[in-house]
Amino acid sequence: MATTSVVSAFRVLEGVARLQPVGLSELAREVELPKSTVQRCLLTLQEVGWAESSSSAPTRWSMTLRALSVTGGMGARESLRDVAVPVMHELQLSTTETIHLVAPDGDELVLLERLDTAHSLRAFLPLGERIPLHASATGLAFLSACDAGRIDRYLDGPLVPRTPDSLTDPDRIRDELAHIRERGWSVNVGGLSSGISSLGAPVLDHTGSPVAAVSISGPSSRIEPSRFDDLGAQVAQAAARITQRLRA
Amino acid sequence: MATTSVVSAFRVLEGVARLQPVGLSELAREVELPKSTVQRCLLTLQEVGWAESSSSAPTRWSMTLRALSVTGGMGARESLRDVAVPVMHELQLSTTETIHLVAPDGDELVLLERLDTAHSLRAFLPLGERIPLHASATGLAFLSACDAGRIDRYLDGPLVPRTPDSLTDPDRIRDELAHIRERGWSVNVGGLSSGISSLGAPVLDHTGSPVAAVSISGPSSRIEPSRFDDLGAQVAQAAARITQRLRA
DNA sequence: ACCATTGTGCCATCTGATGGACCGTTTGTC
DNA sequence: GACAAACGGTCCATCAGATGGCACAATGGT
Repeated sequence: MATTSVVSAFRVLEGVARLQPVGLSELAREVELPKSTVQRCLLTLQEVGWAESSSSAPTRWSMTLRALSVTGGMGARESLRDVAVPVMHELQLSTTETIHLVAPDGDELVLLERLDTAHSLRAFLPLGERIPLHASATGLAFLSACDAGRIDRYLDGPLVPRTPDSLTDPDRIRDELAHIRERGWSVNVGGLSSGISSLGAPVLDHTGSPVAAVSISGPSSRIEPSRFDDLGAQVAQAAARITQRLRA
Repeated sequence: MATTSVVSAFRVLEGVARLQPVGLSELAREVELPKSTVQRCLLTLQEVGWAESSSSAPTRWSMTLRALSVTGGMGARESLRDVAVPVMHELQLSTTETIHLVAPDGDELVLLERLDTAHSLRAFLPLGERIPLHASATGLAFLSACDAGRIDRYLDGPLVPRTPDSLTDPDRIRDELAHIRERGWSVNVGGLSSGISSLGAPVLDHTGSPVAAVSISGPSSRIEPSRFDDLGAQVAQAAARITQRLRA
């Protein structure tokens, strides 16, 4: 856990990403590094084209769009998206709700792709949003397809609630996972964002371990319990089709 | 242009992004750095959570999804997207074609948001794709709203064609830009991808300089010249509405 | 079994990162 | 208008850590 210059650089970069547009002092405070270090870091980041100070406000720093470009070239994940998007689109048309595609990164899920609904009342998450495994439909769906070891390890860690309705009791979650495995889809009512309900299902690779998850999300007023069976069956089917096409 | 460790780190990172999943030697050759340097770099990148070697193939390196997360928090650009998406959605519904939102990064445009069409025949670009200013409808639209100095500087540089139909002659481009300024929208037939036609219009900030561009894209067989006036007027109007809401 | 290519570890050398001190400027408070 | 507080930016002596050549190990193709 050495504190090399590269480590500092990424600390600074992630600080900028979080706080942009941000000034030197505030940033230095946030990432807990001396101002002079942060300053040199910013110049270096500018040199490599990852950060910039807008010409109108030369002391406020932002990220460039280069980060977006490197995510664009993600080989394996690209193919996942290419396969998933058409299926997601059909799901979007038949449900008219927001469809999400997420993939794991560490012990969280990251929002890879989102197809919005035409409704003005929307469940809106930015691409790249990080989503906990225990407080989302996609997370529970994903977790339900993991092997017991990984589940145990995850449920051993601290499970911070995102809303008052988030599941945080390991035993409750295990019960829920069993249900999900039986019927093939998960449901989460207001556990990630209050007032938003989602239904999810896992996408598997050729070995059977989960590589992604899909979900349908919308305001709880529209996504009523009476529609769960129908919508759940639809996500499960969509996820299964993505799984199937992934093997080709 | 010093060659600090941070510069190497980003060289390596971008190399990984481009070639992933990639081995050490190939990567070292690509980024033109000694193998030992590249390896230490990879370990550091792993430490900060930006690169990883898959457990199944521990010698092949890929990027994590962290890059996606930092793009998610893009403050100013987020608000641009928030404003643009609803307008884009209406445009999508009324044209049933693919809608793109791009923003400048350096001398290129980057695809920020995409709303797909229901058509199976689609113009598909991944988010984060880099688009040259002279060979796209969005690029020409953007360029048409730049000040003369910037246009001159850009047209002085090398204009590499993307397809045989790309515009590369500075004088032809200047003529085109004049047309675009008159009627308010640009058109590009097969200049970015063969068989794909697009119409674009610029989004301006409060000072009148361009900050983004919107476009309608689809197969040239559907986006026929006879529809240009209608579709062009629609993008222009959409861009104008985004411009307007951006001032609020 | 052989060779080509790849991944990994080591270490003497010296580059370049560090961070405290300092200065000029801006912001906002009385 | 004057003062204080916070800001962005620069400098430089010190030393941590980056460098890259080399040698060894592991892989896989023929």
